[in-house]
Amino acid sequence: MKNYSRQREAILNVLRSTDTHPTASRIYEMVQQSLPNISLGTVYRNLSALSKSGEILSLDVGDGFEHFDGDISSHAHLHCRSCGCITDMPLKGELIFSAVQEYGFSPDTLSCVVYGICKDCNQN
Amino acid sequence: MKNYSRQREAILNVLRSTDTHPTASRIYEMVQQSLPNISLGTVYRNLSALSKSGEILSLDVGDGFEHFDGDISSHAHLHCRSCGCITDMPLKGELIFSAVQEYGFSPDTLSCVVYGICKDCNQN
DNA sequence: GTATCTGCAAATCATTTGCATTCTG
DNA sequence: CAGAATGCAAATGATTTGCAGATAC
Repeated sequence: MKNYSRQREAILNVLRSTDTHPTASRIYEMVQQSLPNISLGTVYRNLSALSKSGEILSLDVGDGFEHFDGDISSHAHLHCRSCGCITDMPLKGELIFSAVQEYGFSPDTLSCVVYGICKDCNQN
Repeated sequence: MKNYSRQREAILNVLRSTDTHPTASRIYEMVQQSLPNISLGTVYRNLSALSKSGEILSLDVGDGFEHFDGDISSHAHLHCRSCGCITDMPLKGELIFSAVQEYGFSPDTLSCVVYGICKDCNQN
């Protein structure tokens, strides 16, 4: 909470004030509003560090981009094949975690992505 | 089942006779044993077509490689952070699917990846 | 002053694609 | 022969990295 550079702080703020699961370059654009001189490389480096330390989540939905999530609570992601949006849904991981342990596997994170068509796209 | 090229057939065979969730280049190596002149581009093209038509599954565990799975039945994947292996675990998707529908979301596929340490790595 | 982080630009590398050729029917 | 698929090699593009200068303590 203290040793953070201005840049890392700004990236965290952006991620914690949205639920849109932005990509690195989207985050870059957003952070540029407060830090116009930040570089894309710095964004990548900090996202990687934050993800490794568990402060944010990295999410791969198979669209060729890595997405990031400031919400580390247990939830599933609904990825719309039509508009590409990613929305959250609460999900109790305990059930899956306990099943996993019967395989001798020690779980630490769960990433659950449901593919389909979102509410908005269904109505059009 | 009939209009398949020799190459596509070989790729399908490789995928259906393993549970190791290989990457494109690993599949390339394996298929070369029966078709030494196959090219990597062809492997990618066929994997993409087979995945689009639903005959195989594409799996992203966030290690920078796309993995492929010849088993399209409902199951979760356990990805070991230590050795990188990916093992299967049966998973009933119905529960998650019905929860998803309450969000107005029409699901078609579920991809559940559990990250952690596998049995073998735990013992070393 | 040392260790860490940054901006910049070049490098990396999995994946995609253009094109001439080969296969299939 | 036409249409589809292939092999090859070059292109693409998200992500990573080297390095010299800035920043923090």
